[in-house]
Amino acid sequence: MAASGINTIVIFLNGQKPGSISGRKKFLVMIKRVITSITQLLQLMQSHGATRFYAKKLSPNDNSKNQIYLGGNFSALNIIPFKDIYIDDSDLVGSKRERAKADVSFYWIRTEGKYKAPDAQLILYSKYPEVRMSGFLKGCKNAPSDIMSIRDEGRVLFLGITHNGEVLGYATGSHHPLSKELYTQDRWETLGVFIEIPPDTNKRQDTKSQLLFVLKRIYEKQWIASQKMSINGLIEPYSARNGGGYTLEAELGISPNGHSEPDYLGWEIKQYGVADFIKFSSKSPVTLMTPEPTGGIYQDAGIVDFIRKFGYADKSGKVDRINFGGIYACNKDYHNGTGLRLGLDGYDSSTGKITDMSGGMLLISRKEEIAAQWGFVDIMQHWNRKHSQAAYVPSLFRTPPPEYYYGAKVLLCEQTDFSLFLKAVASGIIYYDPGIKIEGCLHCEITYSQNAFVNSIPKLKTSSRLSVRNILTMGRQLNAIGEEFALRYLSPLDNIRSDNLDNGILGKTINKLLKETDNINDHKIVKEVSQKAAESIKDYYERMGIDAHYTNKREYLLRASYEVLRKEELRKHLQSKINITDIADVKNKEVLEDKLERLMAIYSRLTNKDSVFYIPEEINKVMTEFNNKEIKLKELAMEYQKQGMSYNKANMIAKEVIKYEAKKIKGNDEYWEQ
DNA sequence: CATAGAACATTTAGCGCATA
DNA sequence: TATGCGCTAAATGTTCTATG
Repeated sequence: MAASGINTIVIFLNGQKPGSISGRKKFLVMIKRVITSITQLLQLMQSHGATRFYAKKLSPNDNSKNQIYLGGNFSALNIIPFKDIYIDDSDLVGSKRERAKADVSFYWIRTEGKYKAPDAQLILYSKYPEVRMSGFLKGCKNAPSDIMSIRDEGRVLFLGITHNGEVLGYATGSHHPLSKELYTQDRWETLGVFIEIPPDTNKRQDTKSQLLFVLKRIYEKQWIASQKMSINGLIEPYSARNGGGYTLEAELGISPNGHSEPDYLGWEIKQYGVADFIKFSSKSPVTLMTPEPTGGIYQDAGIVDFIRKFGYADKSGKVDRINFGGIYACNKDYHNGTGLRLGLDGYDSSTGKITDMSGGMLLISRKEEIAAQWGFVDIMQHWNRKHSQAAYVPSLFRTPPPEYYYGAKVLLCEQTDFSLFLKAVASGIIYYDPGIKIEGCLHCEITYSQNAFVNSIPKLKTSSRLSVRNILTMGRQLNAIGEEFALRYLSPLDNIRSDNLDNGILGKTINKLLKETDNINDHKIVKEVSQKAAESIKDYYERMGIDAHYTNKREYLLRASYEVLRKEELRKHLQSKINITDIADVKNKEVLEDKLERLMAIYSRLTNKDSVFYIPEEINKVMTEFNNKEIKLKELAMEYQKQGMSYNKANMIAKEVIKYEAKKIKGNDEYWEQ
């Protein structure tokens, strides 16, 4: 790679003696250590103590001249460790106001070491607000000036954060393999302007965690409009009621191409509709697979004759229509309409073993005719192919518009064994559920369904895994990822700006977190509470004579007070619910208790000083002060604007006025002190 | 009650002036 | 020349609200 070549040369120029043997040896070592993948970079950063990793796709404007944009709020402070925030009011030419800054221990890393950028700092523009990083090249000998001072698109800045608060930087140009790798991936979460790179990115082969990661993201999206990915990869809205599978597939980037089943990293993905995310009980049977019979009348005489022989006239009275439906389980008697039952041939249900591989599942008539047969061999193939790795995702549906919400509790099936499948068939857990009709033209669909599967999911929480496994009688591993998800919600992404006036940071975050974990029923609560809050805020405006048109200020106040109020209310509500002792509410209670616990956990995490989400009080204070000042300024400027001044002029004059008033106050103080 | 478009929010681009 | 600061404008994205 060209970039690696350049890298090597640079190493050479930096103090190596090309002629010497040791130099050459080192040179060879260096070649080996040139970084060509993100994994390698993470390893390098880890060797310097980094534990968290981020990347920012650099916009042209993210350069040393214009500084690197770190987001339109102060949440970047959650990501980049910094020293104290201080106010730089040195009257540099060009500096028009006081500005908050925070020093950062920033190092550029290379394969051969790390180099401190002594002047790196964060600038906290409270007015807009935004955070930018600057000074990262100044005074640093080995800084990647060639990358950080240009405006190329496609550049990437990788950051590694160490335990002791150092920031390690690594910049790559647009043609660098790392940049390309970052631009082509889409599995990582974004955190503000950053992409969060998980430390174990090198464990590529772990498709399970990858799958869970993606499913989590889909879950976090909450309601997703019904969609379907067309064969050419375009996502289109989809309005029919069976969009649950398509929507999930589209989210996973799978387009339904003919017969192939939805497959993500080797995992068979199935979704099933549920009525709520409490019980997770399926609305309808879950289709396991739809294999064609390999023998019997169905195969020999053909499907038309098969249905003519065993089917029944349409019950709703449609003429010229013969149906073949019903439920056929091994523990069920002959079906009334069709006179068939499901049986197993060549299988000993007492030992659970196949006695004859040429046997199979049969649909048998009272006259002992074999209406249809599925040979063990074929079915086994089918089963193992489809269910060696499968994930079942619950979904909620609502309309209009048609939308799906995929649940957090996903059932993962691994290492299935065909004998377990047969066991389930023998016991009637898995049954044959056809829906075939003849209506002039043919339409054929065969569905295997399994009810126990759905029923057993709610037990996950209360009973042990073993019992679930026993019920399922399949080699399945259940992962209670719901809980895991709940704990992993935390994201410092929130718009801290609007909440700075109070401890709204916590409120907002909790709001978001709760929303994400809420059950449907709780939307009502949220709505109720927010309405109440909105009313009282409106009240407050009127009392205070606040101009409702001044939306910025309104927003500040609204959000701050709203969050405080809502938080309180929600808590009260939860608390009261928990006291309900009705038998019917026991389950409810459990859910609510769980939620309250979660709420507390989130709280403690956010107020925990060791947490990356913690923002110290002093900083909040400084920033609040700033914001207050800015609000004042904006107000004043607004006044001038109302009087007909231009935006720029009004702002300038307001600035001067405030400066002047500050001086006046200071003067007064001095006067009184004397 | 869907809808357009207004209002608001977020992100990126870039100017003008500065220093060393 | 390379770098940095402060700010604003433009571009883009999202949410709210008036309207028929």
